[in-house]
Amino acid sequence: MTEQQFRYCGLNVALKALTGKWKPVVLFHLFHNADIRSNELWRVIPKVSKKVLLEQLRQMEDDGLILREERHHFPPEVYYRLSEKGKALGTALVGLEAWANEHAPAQVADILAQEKHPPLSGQEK
Amino acid sequence: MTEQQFRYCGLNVALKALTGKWKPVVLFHLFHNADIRSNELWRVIPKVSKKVLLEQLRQMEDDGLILREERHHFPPEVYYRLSEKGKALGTALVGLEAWANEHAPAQVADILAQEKHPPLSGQEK
DNA sequence: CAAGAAGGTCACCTGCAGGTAACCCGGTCA
DNA sequence: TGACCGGGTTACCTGCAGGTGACCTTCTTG
Repeated sequence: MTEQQFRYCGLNVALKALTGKWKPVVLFHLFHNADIRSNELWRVIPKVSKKVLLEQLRQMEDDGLILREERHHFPPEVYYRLSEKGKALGTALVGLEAWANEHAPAQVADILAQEKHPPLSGQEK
Repeated sequence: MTEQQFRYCGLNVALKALTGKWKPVVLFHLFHNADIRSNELWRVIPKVSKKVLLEQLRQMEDDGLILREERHHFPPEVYYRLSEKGKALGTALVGLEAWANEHAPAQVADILAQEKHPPLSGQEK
């Protein structure tokens, strides 16, 4: 049991890559949208502060999950999108999605309910 | 983008179930061994304190991932094993394992190296 | 030329997951 | 009868992920 090189090491790595309150959201937005401006992100994810979001984006970039791309230098437009690695991770996560929907539908529904962020005063895009 | 009910809610639920420094290890030990005494766990996971391990086990139990079973009342033997839900989660995590091994082999190797917990004075079981 | 907008930094604060160490309880055995 | 063992609790402490709000920089526009 001790020496058996239990194969959860990779799991740890994967979870570390996902550790961060907003990374999953970011990942999924990018997974479904391919291309997002940072500003758009922190308009779409209503409750995160610039600083924190940036931190997480940096970490994800460092982890090779996402790619940062500055387009025209003015007005400053910075796009983020998934790398291949990131896409692969997204794909792997689909299994977790499925698991949750199958085995914990109630909690999923709960989150959906909260997630309504109902006021959202403003632009519907 | 705002109303699209992005399907990451389930992901959040799944990650919440895994949130806890030691849960992944526990999960994987149980995944591969079916049946472990709590004492054995905190001998095998060298650096965790009783309290914390217990906390995590409780949470996992509450989440329905694991089942607690007391056997003979003396000497107190408490076995933990995965529920169906837990097993399913383990299975879903295999995808993450694979992802890490494919996309971040270096880090996986790092963890393997640290994980050697080389002294482990004692029983090889 | 002042105001505004996008992207980002900086200094500072806070809550809580995780950690430590001592203690409890029931029972056994030497 | 008291030391020990497995399982578990309790009181207390700490680090750091995450949060807040002001500020900077580069450019445009009225």
